[in-house]
Amino acid sequence: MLRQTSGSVANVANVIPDPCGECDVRTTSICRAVPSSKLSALADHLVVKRFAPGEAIIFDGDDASAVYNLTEGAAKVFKSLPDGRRAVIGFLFAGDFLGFAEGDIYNFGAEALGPTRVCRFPRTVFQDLLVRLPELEAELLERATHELDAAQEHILLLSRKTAMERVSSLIGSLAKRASKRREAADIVRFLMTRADMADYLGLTTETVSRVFTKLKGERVIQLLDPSSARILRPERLSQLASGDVG
Amino acid sequence: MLRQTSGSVANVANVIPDPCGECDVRTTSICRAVPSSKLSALADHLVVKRFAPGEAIIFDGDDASAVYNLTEGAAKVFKSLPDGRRAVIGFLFAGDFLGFAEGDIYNFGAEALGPTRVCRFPRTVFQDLLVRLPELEAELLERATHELDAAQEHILLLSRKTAMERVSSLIGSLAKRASKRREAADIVRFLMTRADMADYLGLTTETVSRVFTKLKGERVIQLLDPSSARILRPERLSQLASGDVG
DNA sequence: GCGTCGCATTGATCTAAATCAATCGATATA
DNA sequence: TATATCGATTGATTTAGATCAATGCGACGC
Repeated sequence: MLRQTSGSVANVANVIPDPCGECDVRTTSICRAVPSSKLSALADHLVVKRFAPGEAIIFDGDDASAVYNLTEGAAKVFKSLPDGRRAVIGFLFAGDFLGFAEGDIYNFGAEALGPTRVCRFPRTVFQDLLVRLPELEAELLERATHELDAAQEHILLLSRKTAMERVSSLIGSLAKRASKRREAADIVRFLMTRADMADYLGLTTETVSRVFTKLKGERVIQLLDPSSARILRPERLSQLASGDVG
Repeated sequence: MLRQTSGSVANVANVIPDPCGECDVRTTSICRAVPSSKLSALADHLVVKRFAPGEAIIFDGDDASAVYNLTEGAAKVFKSLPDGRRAVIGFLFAGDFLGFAEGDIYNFGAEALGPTRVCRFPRTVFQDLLVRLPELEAELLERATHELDAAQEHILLLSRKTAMERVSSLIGSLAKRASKRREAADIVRFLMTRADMADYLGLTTETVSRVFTKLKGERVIQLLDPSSARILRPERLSQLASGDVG
């Protein structure tokens, strides 16, 4: 059982007593690997940061001096070519970890999609923690493996799927992740623009839009407004996503 | 300093004494993280396996019951859609690790490109080892991060690069990896077919072939035979790979 | 030496998605 | 209340790369 300190202790400016004890993603983020008795090792070094929609969390090329835990909101991770062409590598939601980096410089950027909150840890502190908490290192390896798996699925999508299959795959995977976060299973909220989707899918905004219209016409989804949809026929959607059947 | 046992000890059938002590990839594979004094923990459980060109190392859908260390040769890792469309996720060479898997079933396949040798470890043994050898777990996390980085670069390639940029990127990255393995820096040996390249690049064999012809015509590379090339203008090749300049 | 089989290359044609170009809302601004 | 602005949608046209179709070229078996 966690101590119930917050609210009972004097509110020193900017210092939240026991910030992890009441955290929404305590049991879904990497922090679940840290035993309650050692939570203070994390809490002592974290800084809570908030980002407005469109604000950069990580600049491509910056020193990889921190790692992040997304506690609220959503973000996109992306890479660019010299001339500005852009690929969205992935979308992050509450509970997701951000900051796997090879070398000491980020070679990707990250940007908040809506109002977003993160816990920020200095990388040095985090590295020390990994050594002291083997459970945390195992958790991180598991997350890296999960991300690798997602990246491989993304590669298959980009390499061989049609526009219809790509868009269906994205809608399906957003719905799946939303339901894991215990949000309504049949309604998908798109926190990203059509341009973000296009950059994730290797398409243009126009093509994404046309596929949405097609899916709407075939009564697979119902567009409530441009940024949310109801999934009317989930089985059909997943068929379309994998290229099964016609 | 390693004990020099091999050759001095009687050759019991199929049992190689101290197989790690004289291993070619001892210092470049994950095994570099295992101190010499603890090498036997690995050696006691490994099985050396050889694969002929085209032979499957891992079948998609199989129980993820082992992990592999590629000690000789090369392999491709791939994923498929129900109708047979295929994406090559990556190519592996001597020193590379194979077996990151989420869940207990492989959702990718792996196949030898040429005569190939691997060390095979039961996953259960490997997991135990990770707990007992934190250096090994750290090494594995580093490799996972490296693979993640490569996968993200691959996503950028598939999402936004032209055919010319894709092929140039592949040739450049194969050359870079070859030179890391201390092979000739300006000659690239293609151990994979044009079809494998196409599946890696999200193109067709015809398009790959046409781009090779174009690169040849522009004197960027010289094709010695279909499966090896000399890089004549490395700077130009890397410009072409990133879409810089015209 | 001679067919055959599996790549690789080259050419002709087609097409899915890109590009170019309005138009349409919804939200914000004066 | 008019008026930019930004994202989404829809339409017309173009194009990079796919598809379809030979042909070339070793390596291998007989």
